[in-house]
Amino acid sequence: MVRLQADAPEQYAALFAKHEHRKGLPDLEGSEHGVVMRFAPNPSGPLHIGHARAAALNDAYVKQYGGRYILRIEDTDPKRVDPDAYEMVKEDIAWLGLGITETVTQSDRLPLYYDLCRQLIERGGVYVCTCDNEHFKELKQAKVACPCRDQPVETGLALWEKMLTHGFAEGEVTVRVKTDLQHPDPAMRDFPIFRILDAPLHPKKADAFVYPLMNFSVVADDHLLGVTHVIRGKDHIANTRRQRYIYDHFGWKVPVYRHYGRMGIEGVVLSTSQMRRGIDDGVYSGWDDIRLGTLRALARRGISPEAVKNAMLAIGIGDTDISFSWDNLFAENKKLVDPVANRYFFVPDPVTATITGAPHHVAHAQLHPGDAARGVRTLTFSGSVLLPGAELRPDVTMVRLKDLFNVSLAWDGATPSFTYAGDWLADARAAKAHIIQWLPAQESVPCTVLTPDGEMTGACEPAVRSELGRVVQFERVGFVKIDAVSENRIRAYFTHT
RNA sequence: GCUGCUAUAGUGUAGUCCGGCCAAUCAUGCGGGCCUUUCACGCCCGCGACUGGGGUUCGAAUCCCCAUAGCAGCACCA
Repeated sequence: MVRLQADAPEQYAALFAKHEHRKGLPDLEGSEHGVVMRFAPNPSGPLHIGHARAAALNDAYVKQYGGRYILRIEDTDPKRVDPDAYEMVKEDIAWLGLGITETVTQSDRLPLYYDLCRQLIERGGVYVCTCDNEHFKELKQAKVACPCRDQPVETGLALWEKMLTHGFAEGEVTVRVKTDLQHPDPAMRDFPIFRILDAPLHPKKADAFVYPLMNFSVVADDHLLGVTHVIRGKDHIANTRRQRYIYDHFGWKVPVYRHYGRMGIEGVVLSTSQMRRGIDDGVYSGWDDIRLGTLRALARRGISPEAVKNAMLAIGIGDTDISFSWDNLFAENKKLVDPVANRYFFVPDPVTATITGAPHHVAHAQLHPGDAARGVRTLTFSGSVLLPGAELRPDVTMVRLKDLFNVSLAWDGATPSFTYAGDWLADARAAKAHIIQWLPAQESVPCTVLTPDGEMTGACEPAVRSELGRVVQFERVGFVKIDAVSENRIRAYFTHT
């Protein structure tokens, strides 16, 4: 091996390159001339952490290879459309910072789908099936063609025309793709691509009643929009197989597909219907309630969009089922937030302490320990302070108030008395005293820190009021997002430690 | 049940295609230490995995077979 290194350094290097940790996403075949990819949510509610994976992965590949990134709103099922969701999805995508280059909405494109369906009838690739649904299922299970399958093209076109002019009621007719009735997977056999829906009315297209099914509109749009690569969950593997039949009937080029595995997410509610019910019942405060897994809830908790994207990219496109790790997300977020978050004192469960023998003193505490240029907060000591109750236990005889001075504790039973014990940090170190946060008794604002499973009450520096909407670090507590500020109260959400 | 996919430390991930560098990568987590006027950040050390069983081979995380487990789909949803 040593000789190889000497005789053929390139070969030697190549051998070892293989074992370096590969960074970034795996290459996509056929990406030499750029890519066209899409993110295709269903507008049934706001985006959640599960959507973020597809959104971030596609986004990253478009950035890597160059090309177009299409946002396609898939609203072809009026039952699953929430009119408010169009706007929410738009907001969520803006928050995530995706490089979307164009947006299309499928309900605007129904005529396109109708036209392509007619072409497919003419090609003999599909047929208009008027069989009873249950009956068709039986035939399908038995691998037997239904009578409609052999209809002449003219009949198919006539029935299609009758569909479009509302000559059928809901449930009476469906357009089916000719696949392979002998296919071992019944899910592949002559699946439907159009149906009639009389109710509910589509919130954006009240006059529509012939709707394409997802397997058709997706193929039509992927082709029409020039989509080259599709990255989506493995729940679509069967759909990919089905969609191939449509591509074949048209003679179209099939995009490159990658299907990533299922991502289990614990600790938050993700089901749109469950979230909506909870909001309606008043269990949740809204779509951004921090117990939910929506992107807006993460934003409210102080998670940055970059952290979300980074966490998703680290997970990648593997087809293994995985469980999403909040720890990893928090770690990504901490990397981003630690350098920029200002530091403040928050005293949980405050106890008022009057310190005898202490001179008046003005403390200057750095806004950020790594960046002196940011300046300091000024805290004036004039006799009484608020201290964290948890630090005052009968075995504690000395504490150091951070950036101030040392205090010794004398215990009369369970009641402590506090005495000034000098300014020297070295004394506190020698006594192994905790260096704790404190607040001037006269200069503090009541503050509540909400966590997904409870709340901490206490007080914080008045200056925190100026940090509304930002993430700060409450020293010795953790990072929090300042959510609401009023004259006499501050509310914050706990982000992570 | 049928059809398919997958299986590396607590979690995520690299390596698997084209067997030897793998006594297995990186991150996170956890434990310990250093640094530090935060239980943060940074630095150092440590813990911890190739699902099981056969086979092929001089040699298997990597190839083959079987088993097991998990997941997906089997809608006039997306």
